[in-house]
Amino acid sequence: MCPAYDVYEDRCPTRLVLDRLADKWALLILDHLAEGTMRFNHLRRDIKGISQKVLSQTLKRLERDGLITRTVYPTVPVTVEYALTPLGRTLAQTAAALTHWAESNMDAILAAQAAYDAAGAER
Amino acid sequence: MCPAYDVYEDRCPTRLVLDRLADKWALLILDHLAEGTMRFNHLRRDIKGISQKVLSQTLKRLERDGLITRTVYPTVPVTVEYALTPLGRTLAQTAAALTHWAESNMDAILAAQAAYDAAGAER
DNA sequence: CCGCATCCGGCGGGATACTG
DNA sequence: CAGTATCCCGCCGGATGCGG
Repeated sequence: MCPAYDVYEDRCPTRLVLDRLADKWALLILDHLAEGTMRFNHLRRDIKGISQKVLSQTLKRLERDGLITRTVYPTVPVTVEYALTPLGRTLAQTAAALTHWAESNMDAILAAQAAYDAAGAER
Repeated sequence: MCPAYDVYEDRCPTRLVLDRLADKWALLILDHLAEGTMRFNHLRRDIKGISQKVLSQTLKRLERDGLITRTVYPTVPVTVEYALTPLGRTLAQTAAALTHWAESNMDAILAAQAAYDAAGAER
């Protein structure tokens, strides 16, 4: 049963992983944690536009997948730090490739969209 | 405005790109088209579990973004072929890194999930 | 063969308020 | 500070039927 995993197969576990990777927030979090350990509100501040609910959910999923660690320090008030695991660090590298691709090729995409929309408008 | 794009900024165009990239179907399509030009139903058959509606929508978005080309041959019945653009090919490479990462690290993730769930169950 | 139009059910995710 | 809990709404995506 799926000895060599294949993302093209339905029901293959890799599809579950793809769902995770294909979450823009997860990508941003992974990418940002590559810069170092961070606290909850630090992530919330840096990743503009994410809600605390979604941040919380996403962090929990990433922790479950063994991609990040969650460390609680019994201070008052509580301090919680998030960091990449070795496994998470390998993923963060390929995730970084995606975000950097987005930043690098933004102009080309915007141009393509403009051309496409212009062609479609005059019909 | 946004001279150097930054994915961490809300409202930055790169966020739109991230939304595209963070679509598991788009990733699979890009990755699959890397193998060569393909017809609609060929993609539909190979990418198990995708509906024709979603396939159609995703292809249209990818075309608008200038990542793939859509060529119609006026045969009867109509033949439509999809292929990567040069821009799309560069993205397909990084997309491939993601899918291959998923296939390679599947075992580690499944193990992490099992450990996490086991720890949470006994509470 | 390659789609588009329509209906519709589910859930992802925002806003808000409350704990430890 | 770092979350949980609820409500609620939009829209994603499945199913079906039709058209070039």
